[in-house]
Amino acid sequence: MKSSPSEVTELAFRGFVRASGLFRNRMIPYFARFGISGAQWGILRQLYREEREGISGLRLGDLGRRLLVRPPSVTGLVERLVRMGLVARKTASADQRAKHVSLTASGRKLVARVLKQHPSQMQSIMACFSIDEQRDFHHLMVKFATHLESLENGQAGNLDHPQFEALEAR
Amino acid sequence: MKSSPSEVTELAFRGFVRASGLFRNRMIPYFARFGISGAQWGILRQLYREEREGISGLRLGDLGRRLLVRPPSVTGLVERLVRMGLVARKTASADQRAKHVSLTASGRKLVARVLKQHPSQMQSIMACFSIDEQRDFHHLMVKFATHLESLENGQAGNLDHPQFEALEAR
DNA sequence: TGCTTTTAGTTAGTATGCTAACTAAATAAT
DNA sequence: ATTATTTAGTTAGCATACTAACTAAAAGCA
Repeated sequence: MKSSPSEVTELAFRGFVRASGLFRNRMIPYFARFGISGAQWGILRQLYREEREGISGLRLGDLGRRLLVRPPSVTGLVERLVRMGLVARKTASADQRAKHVSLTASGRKLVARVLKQHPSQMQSIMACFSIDEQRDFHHLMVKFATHLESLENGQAGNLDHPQFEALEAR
Repeated sequence: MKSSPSEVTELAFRGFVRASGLFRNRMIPYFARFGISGAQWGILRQLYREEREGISGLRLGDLGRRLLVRPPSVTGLVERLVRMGLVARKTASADQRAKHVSLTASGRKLVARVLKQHPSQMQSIMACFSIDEQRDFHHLMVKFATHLESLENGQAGNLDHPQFEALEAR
C-alpha cells in the first residue's frame, strides 16, 4: 500500500513537527542539569567557538543572527547570563551603539563542563540511527535548512519540484 | 574527505537543530495569516479530527498529551481560544474535575479555511525534496520520534548501535 | 557642514512554555 | 465508612520568543 505523493508530504511534515517537539522535551532537562537553558547554551557555545578563533567578543546582533533569534530576545538572554556571571557585556570602543559579549572565567569553565558531556548526549539522541542513516539524516537536514532559508527571503513558493507527479521519475 | 562517525553524529544533530529553528520561523507567519499561532492550530486541528470521528469534546489532558504540552500551558492556550470564540469549554458531566473542549461554529469555519491552504503550504515547505527523499525523510522522522519517546520514559541511553561508545569515550 | 537614513540595542506588551504548589473531585485502601 | 492517594485542572512566577515603538550612534548624502 503505497501512499500518494501528497500523503507522503503530509506524513513527512507531521513527522518533523512531532520529532521537533520530542527533541525539545529531551534537551531541556539535559541542559537543566547544568543550570542553563538550550538558548543560553547556544550563546555560550558561540562565544566559546569565536574565542578559540581569537575573536574577543561578539555583538548582540551577531549572536541573534547565528541563533535565529531576534534582537529583543538576545537582550534578555544575555542579560540573564550576565546576572549569572557567565558572560560579560561592554560597549564596543569602535561603535558606541554596539555591545561586545564575552565569556567570563566561570562561563568558560561551564562550557568546558558541558562539552565533556556533549558527545555522549548527542550520541544517545542519535543512537537509533546507523552511521549511514546519520549521513542521510544530515544531508536531508542541510537540504531542508537551505530551502527554508531561501523561503525566508525569497518569499514566493520557490517550488523546486513544481509537480509531484512529474518527480516520481527522479 | 569523509567525516568520522562522531563528526557525522554532531553534523546530524546540529542540522536538525538548525532546521527546527528555520521551520518554526517559517510556520509562525503562515499561521499568523489566520490570526492564530502554531500551538492554537494544534488544538483546533485535534478537535476537528475528533469531531469527525464522532467525539464531541476532548479533555484538556488529552489535548496536552497529543500536543506534547503540559497542563498549565493547555489551560492558557484554551483560555485564549475561548476568548477568541473559537472553542467552548465546559465541565464534564461524568467527571466534575474534567473540562470538555469543543469547536464553536466559528472555530470550525476557521479550521476549514486553514485546511484549504494547508496542502499547498506543506508542499512549499517540502518542495526541496523529491518524493523519494520525502519518503526517506518521513521514515527517519518516525524512527527518530520513536527513539526520543523511548528515551523519555526509559531514561537510559538505549544504544541500538553500540559501536558508538567505543568511538567516543571522552 | 548639516540633515536624513540606517543600524544597534532596549523597552513595553503579549504569547507560549515550564515547574512547583495549590484546589477539588474521584479512587483506593484499610 | 473513613482516610489516603491519585488525578484534573488552575494559579503564581519565571524564561524565552515575538512585534512595535523607541533612543542613540553611525553613515550617507547634499
